[in-house]
Amino acid sequence: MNRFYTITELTREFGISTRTLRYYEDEGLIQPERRGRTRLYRSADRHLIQEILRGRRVGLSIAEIREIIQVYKDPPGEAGQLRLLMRKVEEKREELRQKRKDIDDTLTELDNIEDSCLARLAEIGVRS
Amino acid sequence: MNRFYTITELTREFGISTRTLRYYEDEGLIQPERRGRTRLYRSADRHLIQEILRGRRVGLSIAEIREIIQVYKDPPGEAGQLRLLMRKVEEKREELRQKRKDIDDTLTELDNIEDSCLARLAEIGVRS
DNA sequence: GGCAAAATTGACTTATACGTAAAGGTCAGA
DNA sequence: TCTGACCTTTACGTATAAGTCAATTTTGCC
Repeated sequence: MNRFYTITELTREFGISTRTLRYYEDEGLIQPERRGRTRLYRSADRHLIQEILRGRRVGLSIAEIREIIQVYKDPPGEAGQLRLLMRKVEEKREELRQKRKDIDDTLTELDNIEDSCLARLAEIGVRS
Repeated sequence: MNRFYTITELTREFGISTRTLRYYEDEGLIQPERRGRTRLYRSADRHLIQEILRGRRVGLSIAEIREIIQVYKDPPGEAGQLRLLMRKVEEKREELRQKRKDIDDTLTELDNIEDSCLARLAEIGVRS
């Protein structure tokens, strides 16, 4: 099960382009192995890509994602840096909590729109 | 309480720039009144701006926000259009639910990062 | 009425996250 | 050897959502 994935396999699986994966590599988010010039992705890379895409979906920038990855690869050893990091993490968390609330509110609004559509449809339906 | 807001009052309240509000106006999202050339915002405009900003925060594009506003201003009267709209709304809702899940997952991940930071800090604390 | 502060428009610039086109390398199978 | 399906790099292009700047009005206030 320790196989490789090619770039197109992954693009198909995730519905993204090769450009995107090469871009992530340029930006230092992933470092697939190479055979000659061809990129070979391990399942760890595949996993990381999933997390990167999730990060993008929740609105993290490439730079922010890079920071998070960096923490996993090489967590800061110095107390001050750790505390700075924790502050940043707490900030992001607050941001995401707010975003979740925004989403809930928007979902409610979309519910309302749907309701008024249904009402309108009923109105029209009665008449026609 | 039926007062006006100036553009800078609103930019200060919402932490955005005048350029942004004018941009939203150019894009047809808001239509503040004018006294001479000066824009005067009613509290309805202020409210709408809040919703626009929330839409932006959850990842709606200007075009999508415009569509939603349009629905409120002038809901489609034809059954086919209504059904199309409902399909779109349902799509957006599914997207937002997914996004909500992504956010929850990311929050969990940030929790983990924080935990490992704390662990690390404890380690260092013990040694120093 | 005069003047500084605030507001306007229009044009140009910018950041992010890729898209796209050109030009070609690699390898398996017929 | 040829074809087709991949893969590569380099470089410029693009959409979105504003930011910036300059040159004018306009307004509020004394």
